[in-house]
Amino acid sequence: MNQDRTTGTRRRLPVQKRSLERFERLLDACAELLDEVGYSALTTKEVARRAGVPIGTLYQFFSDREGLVGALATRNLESFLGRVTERLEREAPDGIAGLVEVTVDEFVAMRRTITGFGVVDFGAAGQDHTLEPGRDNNSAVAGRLRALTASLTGVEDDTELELALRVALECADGVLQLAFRTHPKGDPQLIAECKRVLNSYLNGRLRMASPRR
Amino acid sequence: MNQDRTTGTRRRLPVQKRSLERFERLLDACAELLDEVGYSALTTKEVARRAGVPIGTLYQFFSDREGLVGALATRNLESFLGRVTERLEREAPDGIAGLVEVTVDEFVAMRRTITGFGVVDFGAAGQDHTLEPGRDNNSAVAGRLRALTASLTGVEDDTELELALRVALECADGVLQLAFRTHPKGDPQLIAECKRVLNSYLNGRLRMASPRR
DNA sequence: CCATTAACATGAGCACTACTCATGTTTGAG
DNA sequence: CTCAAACATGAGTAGTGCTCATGTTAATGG
Repeated sequence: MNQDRTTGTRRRLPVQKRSLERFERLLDACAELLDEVGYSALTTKEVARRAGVPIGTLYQFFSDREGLVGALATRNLESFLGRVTERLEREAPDGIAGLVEVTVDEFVAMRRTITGFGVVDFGAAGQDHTLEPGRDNNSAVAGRLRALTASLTGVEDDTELELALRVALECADGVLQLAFRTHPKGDPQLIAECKRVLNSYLNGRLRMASPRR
Repeated sequence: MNQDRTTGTRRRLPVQKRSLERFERLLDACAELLDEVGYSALTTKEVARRAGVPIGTLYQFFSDREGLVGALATRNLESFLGRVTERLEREAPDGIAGLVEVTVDEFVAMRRTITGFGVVDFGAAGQDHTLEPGRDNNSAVAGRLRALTASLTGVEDDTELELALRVALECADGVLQLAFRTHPKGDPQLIAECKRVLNSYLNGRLRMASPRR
């Protein structure tokens, strides 16, 4: 797996207002097109056309097609983390069950409403490592969820917690992907099953506030 | 997700000996190249060149690039099911734990030894539905594992069992993918975690026929 | 044995892609 | 106003997936 290191990155950050608008419009067009034709049939020309932006400008912001999709994944991820963080802080559910409930429901809600979310998730097919160099995307999410989880459930905030969260995220990702493959709105049975997996694993894995071991 | 129905399928099955050899050589070359350059950089021309087969012949067997990779996934899946079935029948481990142990270990073993297995798994990135029309690949695996599981664990062989297996497979797939992303030979900690997830979920989900609970 | 037909093999060529880069346009400091 | 640095543009380039007319081999029947 020897990927070219210069691939899949951003190129220049938009600084002026007009540029930033274009940047955002490109991501919107990309998301829309992903929903319509899927990842493999996505063409940069069509994305640029829909965004009303010449093709050369697209390549000023994004190094290549993967970079474009990766930037969309990053935007999705930031949005997801923002929403989850906000809900958790406001509702402050206690215990693992509450945390699982909120996180899964928020994911499902985004999957239903955010264009292109189903295709790119937090990292497009075949590519990882788009968010933070050296970590795959789900691990980056796990890192961000760690502190949040620790404060809410009372478990110790250590590397074991992060391991458990990374594992949990992979499971959730897989099962929810299946849920939406089975049913356009997300098969409710599978969504429930997803929560069950997470609860049984995390409850057995993490010891609550009580001292370690 | 409006995929062209004629996409990603086989075209003509090789019937003569020479053709079958070429078919197999194409899959081998495909697997090799996948390991070297990854899915997105895989070119049909190079696959054909390595297999010593003209490009036109490749397209006699496979409808397109996806069909080629899909056929490789199918071969991997058949091989996996064969190996798991054989081991389960010979060793006849009892209980869920034994089943999980064998299945995960066999997957890990293949991931370490079979060329290209890490990239295509049982279904390449972005594409599903390559094995049986209307079912995604992991569901097809679940169907094949169902009877096997029922006879070994004594749980009832019904749709609930299949649901649980589909969910379990998605989780295993995700966590093991992570394990091999983290470590080239498969992070042992994550492999252990994978078994833990499956055990805790399946034990809570399935009621044994001979309950020692 | 040959004649006829169907199945298979081949690779130059076509349509289309991702991406570049020379040229034109805007911006802003002095 | 001057002048150069930063940004915008889209025709062009190299290379892809895939086709299909033409040639070759095998199967069948008498």
